[in-house]
Amino acid sequence: MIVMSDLHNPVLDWFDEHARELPWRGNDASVWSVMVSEFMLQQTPVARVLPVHAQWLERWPTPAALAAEEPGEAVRAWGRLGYPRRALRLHAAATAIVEQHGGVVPDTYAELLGLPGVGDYTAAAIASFGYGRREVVLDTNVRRVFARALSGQEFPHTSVRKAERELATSLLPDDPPTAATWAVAVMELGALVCTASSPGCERCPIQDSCAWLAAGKPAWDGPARKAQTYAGTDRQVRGRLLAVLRDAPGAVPKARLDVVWSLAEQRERALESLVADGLVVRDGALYALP
DNA sequence: AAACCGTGGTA
DNA sequence: TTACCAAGGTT
Repeated sequence: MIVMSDLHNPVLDWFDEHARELPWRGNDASVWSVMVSEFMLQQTPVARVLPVHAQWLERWPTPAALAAEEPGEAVRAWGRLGYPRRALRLHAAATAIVEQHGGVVPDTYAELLGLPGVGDYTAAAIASFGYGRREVVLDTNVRRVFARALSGQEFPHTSVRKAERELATSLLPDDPPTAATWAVAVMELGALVCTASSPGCERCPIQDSCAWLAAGKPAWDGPARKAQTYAGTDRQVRGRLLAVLRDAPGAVPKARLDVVWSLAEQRERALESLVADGLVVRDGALYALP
């Protein structure tokens, strides 16, 4: 591709100089460490993941170690990272790895995709970052970099379109190790420079070939990105209920859950949804983590 | 396909 | 203070 000489070397050189040193990167990091980080980083910033990731890897250094625990311990150790179903799914994925993959994190996209909580992005990320495979890694950072540099748009579409995936595929270097570095490099560029708001174009390694910058950084004219409300939602109630159970050593009487939210109907609905999700178990009038 | 699923930092 | 948003996945 023509664009390769314009984009690849500047991005790879920039990454070589500016990449963050993160615990799940580098030679001493296990694939399991990569996998745990990918689950935690789904919609949660790096800064908040760092301490919890360290605790998890110390406590559960292998999939088998986590699988041997009660799932509720994973939920408890998840702390306040948010979206606690990820903890449950990571525990389920560890169990599947033990039962179906001999305790070793699978090394192919297809097998990874079959694990609970692993979608397209996470499967590609583990295969690429963990095993150096050649995969198209499309996360929000990569998509934003490509949208700006190549399409001249401030933001990508809500969903990944066929043309977008084909474009990303065409940019992937042939050599697997180089492709893996390219994937993490573009992602890092999006995370540190080509950010959603206030991008640092003046320090961007590909500013000279960025379509969006060349066009004068036109404002996003696509559909408004929905502002997710939180206050007063079931999610907030679920969060409060689960916080009580996380902070309790064992089962708690329902009365202790009733005090977290005054609207009984919504409170009951939220509690039932937690039970339905497997995040909470009921034993008579007592509630606990699974 | 769109809604739902937590939490906390930042402008 | 509100709004945005941060390495998505599931239904």
